[in-house]
Amino acid sequence: MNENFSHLPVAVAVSGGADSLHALMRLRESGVPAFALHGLFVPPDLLEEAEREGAEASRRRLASLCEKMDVPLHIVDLADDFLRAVIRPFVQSYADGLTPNPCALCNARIKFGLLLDKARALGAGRLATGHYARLLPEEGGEHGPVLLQGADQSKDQSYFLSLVPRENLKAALFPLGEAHKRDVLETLAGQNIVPPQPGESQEVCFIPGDDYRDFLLRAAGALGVALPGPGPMRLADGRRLGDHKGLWRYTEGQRRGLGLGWTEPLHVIAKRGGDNVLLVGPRGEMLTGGCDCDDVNILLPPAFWPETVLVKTRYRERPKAARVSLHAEGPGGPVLRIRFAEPDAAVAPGQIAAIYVPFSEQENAPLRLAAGGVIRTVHSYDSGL
RNA sequence: AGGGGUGUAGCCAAGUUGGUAAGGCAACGGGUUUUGGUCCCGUCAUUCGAGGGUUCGAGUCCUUCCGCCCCUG
Repeated sequence: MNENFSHLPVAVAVSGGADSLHALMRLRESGVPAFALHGLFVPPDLLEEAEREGAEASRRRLASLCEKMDVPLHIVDLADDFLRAVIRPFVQSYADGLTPNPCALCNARIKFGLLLDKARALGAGRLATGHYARLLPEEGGEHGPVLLQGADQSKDQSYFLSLVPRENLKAALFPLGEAHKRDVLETLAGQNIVPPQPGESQEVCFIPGDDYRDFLLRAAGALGVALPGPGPMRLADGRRLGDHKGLWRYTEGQRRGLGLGWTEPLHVIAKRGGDNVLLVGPRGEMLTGGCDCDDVNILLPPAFWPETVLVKTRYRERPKAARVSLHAEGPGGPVLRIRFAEPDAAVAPGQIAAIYVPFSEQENAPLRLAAGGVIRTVHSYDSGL
């Protein structure tokens, strides 16, 4: 089928932040017919009074800004869907002892899911966002869309897009793919535009106060999710060093907040839901050899993967060498098995593993996103898997 | 009971021939950051188990008491 959307206008998802605003400006400058699309994601009753007012105020500023730019603005209410598809799984994951990545889920289910549907319903052919990632224009040919890291390596956000299905990615547009953060700020300043949400970077969008533990406490109550209670903190040899305040308050690799005075820094090694034990230990004990992922999203068929690929198991890290294999097992569909070339610290179940392959044979070729998945189990360093 | 050891901030710990309290952990504050975590920077003992003494000056010497630990009985 012909995937040429060029005759249709582009919907630009605007959050109110600097990046999405800049994406909108870029599209306008290039002459592409575009309109702004703002999704209401956070259910108002999960916000404090002040937060609610703040959100409304920045929405009004966004509206007047769009008016000034002569861009139509559509506001769509996706709060119920966002609650079901992002917030609830987020809370439930923590309750289950995992460390979820809500942004990756939101991109896959909401932004390039329901919001894309809305955009299409409003007549758009594509949905643009302010992500720092590059999507090659030829629409991928037989191997699907080609999603590359953003040109600004330090801002690259392809990791967060790794769960977006390829079909949906075909309708995406990333105007900031070649941009650097510096350009964005300079352009906005040059045009005298102050983003409605000027804070350079926000945390999880539905946690304005940025204290996710506090949010979990409130949201779990509202959603009827039970958070596990206190239990012992133990070293690998079984020694009990103290008590934790509920496994959901911790994550693999975490150091601060344990309150354990020791001869060296102690980190969370694992959260053991079975006996409610928080396993802690020195730095070296965090090392893992790989992981298994499910909810696998394939962007480039495995047949085209080189023997050694590059993997990110967290947003801010250099992709690391690994061998990857796909197994058709598991109740949740195929399982992606990853074996790191070098041991890696603090890989957390619930987080996203993104698989990259070099886009070309060239020395400094940009990396192409090949697949993404949710980390389910972590292999010990010497497991041999 | 006898012998040995030890007692420095919440934890570990350095403190030279007495000269005016290193460092690590934790905590707290800040920075980096479109998830968690990591990481970086800053702050944190008028006081060295307690009392007395020697000295210009003692965590460092003397003394008494107290608390732990180990060995022998």
